[in-house]
Amino acid sequence: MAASSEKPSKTESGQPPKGRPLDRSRDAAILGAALEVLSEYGYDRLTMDMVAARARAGKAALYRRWSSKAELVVDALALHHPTLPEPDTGTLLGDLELLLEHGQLKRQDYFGTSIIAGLATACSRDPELARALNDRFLEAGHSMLRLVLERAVDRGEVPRGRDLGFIIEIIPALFFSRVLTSGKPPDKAFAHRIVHEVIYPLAISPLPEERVEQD
Amino acid sequence: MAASSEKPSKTESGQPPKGRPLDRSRDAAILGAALEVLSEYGYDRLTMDMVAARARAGKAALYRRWSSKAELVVDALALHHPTLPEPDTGTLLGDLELLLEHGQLKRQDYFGTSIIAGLATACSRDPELARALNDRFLEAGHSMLRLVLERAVDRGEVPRGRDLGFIIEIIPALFFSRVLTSGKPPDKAFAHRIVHEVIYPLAISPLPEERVEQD
DNA sequence: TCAATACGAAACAGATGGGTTCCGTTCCGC
DNA sequence: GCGGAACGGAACCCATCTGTTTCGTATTGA
Repeated sequence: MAASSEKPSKTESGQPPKGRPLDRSRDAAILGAALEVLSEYGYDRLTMDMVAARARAGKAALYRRWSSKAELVVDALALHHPTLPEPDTGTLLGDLELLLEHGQLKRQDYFGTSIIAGLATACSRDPELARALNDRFLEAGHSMLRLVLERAVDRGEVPRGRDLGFIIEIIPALFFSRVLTSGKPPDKAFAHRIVHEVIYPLAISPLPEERVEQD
Repeated sequence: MAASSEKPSKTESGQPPKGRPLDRSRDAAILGAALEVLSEYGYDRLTMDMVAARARAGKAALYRRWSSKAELVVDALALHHPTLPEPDTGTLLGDLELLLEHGQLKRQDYFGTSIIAGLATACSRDPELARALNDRFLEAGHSMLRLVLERAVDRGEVPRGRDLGFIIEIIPALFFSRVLTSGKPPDKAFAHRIVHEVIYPLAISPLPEERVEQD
């Protein structure tokens, strides 16, 4: 939300800018450095000095663009704009595998969850941070998974009536808890096992007979 | 790991202690205050001043017992010692429901996960903290769930070969992500739906035919 | 060439928090 | 009663971190 949408040529009031203009190539370097530090250390331990040092910039360059650490981090999260593939192999298992084969879910979810872990406590204080977090890291993956699962329902692979929300929630939750409890990135084998032994069996399993309607 | 196992009567070297002995009733007050602050603010934002103030104690009283914030928190976690029921209703669904009906999983996991959320980042720095966390909050629940599931396998409810570890991992992960994403405690309805729509279907679903052995 | 401003680098100010010390008081054993 | 140590409370030191300022240099437009 800083000045990233501002053109360097003119100010809002039409005054031609005097002096040396902002070097916009530094923006990406700073944001990238912020994202790196964020994933490695978490929000609380991220310092402006660390970001500046990693971007080989002065702290003044950071504060010329963002007025606070929180705004910098929010913009860094906005930069992290994962493009998920839209798998449509015709089978649920194929779709899920494709998501993993592309390494999208794996890499991004590790990156995302390790960031989320660092941001978790900070979010309770800063609603804007929490919203940016949800938008950038959870929403895209959720809607993609929902699309894949709904097509599987249409094909009859998944029984109609299955609560897709829970299934969708499981995947980031598993990646998440893996990162938190082991501190290690969920590797390809972990992602593969999640699909084959958790998500897929859960999705295709029949509804329990003694299903109760009230909760 | 502080001096909580020490008798106030004598020191190790046999010297009779001189002066006013430690008031052991303050230990619980301080640890309880630490747990409260921990669940409300998280590890990073917990300060020794806050704990001391809430316990109506001086900081010196804290440092007389624990040499650091980390040790105090570890001992506070040790205080939080949930006693899980050992359900044995004869059916998996009954066992899982019993765990919930007792409110044990629900209340403890909320308390636990909200604490864990605050501790998440700190754990990467402090291995002792991470280990204590795992021991106090995850290990007990895991072993109980494993016991319930293994009995269900013996009864034939759960297909032999199902990876129980993943199923066990799902429950705290779901509670966990619920707390983190919504900021609200997972209520009874949520726990009930987890059992009926996720855990139970997943546990009893047959193994997929095209199961691959290598990962 | 000159004014204006960004640049990296570093010093600086203010706030916060872990950890220590001191105070006057209270409690215990002798 | 008396010494010693814990008590609550508060001041204090020290490290760290956010945010500002300054410095010499580089880059723009006029």
